[in-house]
Amino acid sequence: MAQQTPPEPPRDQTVDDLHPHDHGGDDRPRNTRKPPEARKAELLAQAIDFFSEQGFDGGTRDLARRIGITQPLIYRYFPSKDDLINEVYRAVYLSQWKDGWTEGLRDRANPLRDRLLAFYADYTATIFNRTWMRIFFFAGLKGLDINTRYIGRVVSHLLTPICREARASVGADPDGPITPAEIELAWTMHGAIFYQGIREHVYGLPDRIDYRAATEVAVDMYLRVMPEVIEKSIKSQ
Amino acid sequence: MAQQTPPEPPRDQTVDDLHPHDHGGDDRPRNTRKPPEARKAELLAQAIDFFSEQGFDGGTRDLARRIGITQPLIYRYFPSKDDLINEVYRAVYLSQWKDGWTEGLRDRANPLRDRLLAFYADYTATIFNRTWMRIFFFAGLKGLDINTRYIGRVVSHLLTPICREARASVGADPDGPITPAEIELAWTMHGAIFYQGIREHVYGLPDRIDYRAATEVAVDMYLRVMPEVIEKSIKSQ
DNA sequence: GTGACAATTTATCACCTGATAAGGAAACAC
DNA sequence: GTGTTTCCTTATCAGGTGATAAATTGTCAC
Repeated sequence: MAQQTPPEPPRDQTVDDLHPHDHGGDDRPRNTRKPPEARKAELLAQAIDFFSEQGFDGGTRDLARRIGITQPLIYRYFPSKDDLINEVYRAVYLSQWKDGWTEGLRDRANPLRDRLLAFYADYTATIFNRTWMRIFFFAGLKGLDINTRYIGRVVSHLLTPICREARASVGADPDGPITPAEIELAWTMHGAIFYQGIREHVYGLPDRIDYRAATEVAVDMYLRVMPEVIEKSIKSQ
Repeated sequence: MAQQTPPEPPRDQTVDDLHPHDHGGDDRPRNTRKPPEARKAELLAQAIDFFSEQGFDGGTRDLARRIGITQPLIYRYFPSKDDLINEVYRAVYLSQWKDGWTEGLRDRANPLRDRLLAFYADYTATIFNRTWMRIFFFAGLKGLDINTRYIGRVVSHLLTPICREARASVGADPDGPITPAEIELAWTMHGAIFYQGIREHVYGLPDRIDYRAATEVAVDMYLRVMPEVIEKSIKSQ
């Protein structure tokens, strides 16, 4: 720190010519000044889009250029790149979760089939988009705990309630311990539906998929096989 | 090139102290000399493992250290990192594909259900491992054409034959054009099965999954729904 | 309008990345 | 046992990365 070389006079222009804002076209000689909250919100929103495309190895300079600011400005609003990424996770994972999903699944006023179809219609409408899907897999491949925790939440707040409702729908005790086989069957239904989103948004296939048909098939498969699995599960207790 | 500064004398040792081979423990003062083919094969094999863990942004220095060689040696066997990555793709995707899969699916000596179960038993045994699954998704997220082409192959060599065999099994014309709805149904079965591999190897969940049960459920679901989809498809032609 | 504060930029660092060139050393021919 | 080949290493480069400090400039209070 103390023995830093004193700042040199401005260097040769050949270096500055490499700076992105010196190119033609999207030249923006002066930046619009924004209140901190708006700037931070914009930064986070753009970071979500940016990292969902580039992965978390995307550079902060590219992110800054996309927003139309200089790279060091990012560090006025986020202490480090990791902090920014963590806020991206929070925004994508946590803030989009709806407690109503679990509540709706538990509402025995409606038949279980209707509840499952309604839940998956809403769930897929929420997460079947390029941003959510890609960030989910980028994080999953990194082995981040936030991903593991999300999947734990899927099991505890979605699949387990589904298994309990399934038991209730066939007259079995819904409060007993749920067996791995029951969870596995719910995972199979869930996976058949979820895989459509993978195909469309992670594989990047061109064709648009009609989610409803496959969702109905998966739900009906679950409802058909489920009674047998529950019977076996209860016997083995 | 011509106006490069002449090489300086060896620098201060503080820099060399950062070199990995200078640390204690895994010190390997001299490297075992290997015939080029063996070295290249070792390099490729380790690169597959390495990139499947780190993603393709993993550094060549880390890869070299893992093998026990110096980083520039990689460039004796592969012109660039991209070339190495391409050979990784080839090794993972293409060389593991079995033409017997399509042949087995088409062998009408056995019931379709048996063929499907046998195929998925072999298919999952081939691709349900950490290396294959992770490289598949790293490549998919990058949007590489090799991934798109692999999925095209799944459709043309697996799902479409399955749809034709399904038609034959219900007495419909197996040679007519297969509709998107028929392919979608096959994708649903395929996805339900494939998703197990995703859970285990991409999400990195601790629990070991019994693939067979879910495979049977998915195949039976397909066989149950398929006749109706085929009937509708043929009518609409 | 002028001063003060805060939003933004410029200049820069230390380190890491893929890649290249040249020197050293093992193995093989004879 | 000398010479040549070739496998492997050392030294290095040019460019890119996250991050910091100081200078600049817009905006608001008064």
